[in-house]
Amino acid sequence: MSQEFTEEKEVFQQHIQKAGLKRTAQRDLILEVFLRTEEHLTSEDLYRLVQKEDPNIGQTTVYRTLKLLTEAGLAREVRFGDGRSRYEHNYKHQHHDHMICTECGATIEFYSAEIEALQDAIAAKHRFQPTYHSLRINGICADCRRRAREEKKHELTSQPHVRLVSSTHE
Amino acid sequence: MSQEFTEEKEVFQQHIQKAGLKRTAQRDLILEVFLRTEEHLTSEDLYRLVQKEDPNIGQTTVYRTLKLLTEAGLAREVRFGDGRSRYEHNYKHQHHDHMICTECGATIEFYSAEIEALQDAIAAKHRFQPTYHSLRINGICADCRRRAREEKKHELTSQPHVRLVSSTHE
DNA sequence: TTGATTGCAAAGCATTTGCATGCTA
DNA sequence: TAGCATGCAAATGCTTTGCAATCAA
Repeated sequence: MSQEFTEEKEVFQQHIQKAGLKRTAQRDLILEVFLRTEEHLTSEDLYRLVQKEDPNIGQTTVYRTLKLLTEAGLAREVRFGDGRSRYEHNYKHQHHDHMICTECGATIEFYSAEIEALQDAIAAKHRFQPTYHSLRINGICADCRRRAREEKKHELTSQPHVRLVSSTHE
Repeated sequence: MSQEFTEEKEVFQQHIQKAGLKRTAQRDLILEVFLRTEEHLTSEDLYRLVQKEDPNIGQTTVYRTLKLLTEAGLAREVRFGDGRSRYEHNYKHQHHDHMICTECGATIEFYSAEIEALQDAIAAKHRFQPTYHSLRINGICADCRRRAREEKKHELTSQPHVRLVSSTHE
């Protein structure tokens, strides 16, 4: 298990050394847990996960280490608009954008070379030098839409039916 | 002056009434100041502006009124990733996205029908029903790039010159 | 040994909420 | 008059900072 992600760990050590910082057990563990979790983690999320393996690690260290991972290019900070930062893998992960379901919070990642190209063209037209961008599409995901449809159907068709049997059950 | 924005004010009154709320001097003033300011205002920004005309208005009221304006469709909340919310005009303003200069904070608005269409196509492919989206391109604006270029030029050409005269001055 | 790192508590921000008072409809 | 609105202070939630103790290089 801990033998995985050797490349990412190498990148981290490189960054640590170049910046004159020090390798610590806490940083190693936080990186390890971050790497093996394929999600958009908040600092709090990661803190809870790390706590399971070392209850002595502090919230603050997780915050600081996530910032470090971002500087090292291993993590990318994303904001979905709820006021808290989330982090996702960034090393050798193709850039992508997100659709966020406002019902269930699910996120769908997508990538469009066409959109990227259009963005670059627009930036160039304004002599704007882009460093990074973020595209968020909020809405309702397929699952939640289906659920909503079924609930509506239920309302229309089985509601009277329910009334008929309701006296039998309960 | 106060005769302007009659349409927007009408929209606000409509919303107020429909929701069973009440018209107040504070709300009127906050709306007025918001409408005549064509910028991406934070609640704090608007609070300061409103304060100039009525020092008794509280920060909280501005927060609450901005939320109200958003519900009424007059304002749109945008987040540039610095942890605070900004509000821009939304009534009969075409949807647009932003480029944000990370040097000077300038924002450039843009609109691309092609990007919009591509987004819709991608959402449809995932059976995702979009309600709204936000595209932010961070980078360096034309002015800041020019400034940076000039500083570099200055460094290369006049730096030795400065050294030559430096003994004379100071 | 030296300076970076840690974890706690406290501080900082932006925003929200509780509540007594004030004011529309 | 009833109940929404206001403004203050306090509370909240996320994140950062100060600091003494600890630890890597």
